[in-house]
Amino acid sequence: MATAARPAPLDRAAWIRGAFAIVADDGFDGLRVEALAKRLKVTKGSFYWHFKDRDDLFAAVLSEWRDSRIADIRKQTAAQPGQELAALHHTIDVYAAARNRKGIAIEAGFRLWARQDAATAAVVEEVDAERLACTCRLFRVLGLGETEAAARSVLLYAYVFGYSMMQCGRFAMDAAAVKDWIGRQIATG
Amino acid sequence: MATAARPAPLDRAAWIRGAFAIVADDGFDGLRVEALAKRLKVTKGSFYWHFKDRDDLFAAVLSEWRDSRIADIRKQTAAQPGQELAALHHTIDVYAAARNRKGIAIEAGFRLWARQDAATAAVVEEVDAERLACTCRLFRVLGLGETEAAARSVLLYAYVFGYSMMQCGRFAMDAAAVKDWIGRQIATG
DNA sequence: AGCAACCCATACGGTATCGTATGGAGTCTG
DNA sequence: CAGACTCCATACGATACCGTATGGGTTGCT
Repeated sequence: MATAARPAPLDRAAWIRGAFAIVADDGFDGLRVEALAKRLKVTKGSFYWHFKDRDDLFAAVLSEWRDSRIADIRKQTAAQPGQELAALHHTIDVYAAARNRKGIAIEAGFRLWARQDAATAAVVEEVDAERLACTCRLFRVLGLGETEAAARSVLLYAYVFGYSMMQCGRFAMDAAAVKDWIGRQIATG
Repeated sequence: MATAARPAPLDRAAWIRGAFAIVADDGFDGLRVEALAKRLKVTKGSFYWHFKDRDDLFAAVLSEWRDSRIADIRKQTAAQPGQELAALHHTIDVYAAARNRKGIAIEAGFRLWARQDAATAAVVEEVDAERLACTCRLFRVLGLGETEAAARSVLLYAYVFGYSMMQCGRFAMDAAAVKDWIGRQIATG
């Protein structure tokens, strides 16, 4: 049967996945309807079947980002009793990892966009609140007070985001030792 | 004398100032030739007199940003002997200030753009190296070792950048106490 | 087979923006 | 005053993108 392998029909989820891929590669500027369609090897006609317009896609991408980020932080900070400190260091390592640069580009894109769009700002705020709450809980289990747990949580995320946006290539330092020192400073054993 | 107050002719510097204003308000996306001309109450014809093309403007903006950021960090970290710790806390306060959000939008824009443009990446790297060197020098004067001085410098900038990109509004915390705790953690007295 | 629902291609009008071409008003200079 | 130089307006072609209109091919169901 020479069924010429018709490509599987796309659904909304596939379009959203493609949108994330474009944002990761080219930034939010590259997220154009026709460019996305080309990447998925179809035409605009298909896009406007699945989405009302470009804003509809944006909203879907934003919603997907929200859900995936909240699910991810809950997973990363889910610690067995007695393993809270290890979970914190694990979270720092994962989020500050060099391989996470695409994710950081998406983060930064959303946060810049949030400056101009209230709905996006609300989602970013929600994600940040959840992340802070997750690590704050771990710090509190470790016996820290309210303020110090909150402060360490804020420092943790500010560090991982900020570090990912820096270009330290020209600054002479022992990167491993520096990251190690910072990790201990944020989550003390 | 009814000299009808002809507007002063623009020069390159005025265009670059306008470009920064647009980037701060609308992000890099808003930095279009015609929009910028409209803001300066002239037409494109003027723009293409002062600049070869859009990339020429971008390059000029990038160069101006580089120079101003390097001059600024040198000014902020210029400490009288014995005042190094105060200078560090001053730097943290200035860069992490809420009123600095426009500057942060520009920072983030350049750093995202740097992901796609090697020249921009080189400038960001240069600025970061200078900033790290400036604070690193202060930490070393305070008697810290090489690695710890480098680590505290990295943590300092990662924190101020990262914190500016977070939306902590929904996270219940004593913001002042948290910032105070973090400041002490980065630059210990 | 017939019909409906799903998925997509094509063609079109409309807008925004880039860069160029060209001319003109004002100013400076010999 | 004549010409050169500076700075800007206007008009134009070209491109990229949005969203719509419309039709066609597939699949599943009856």
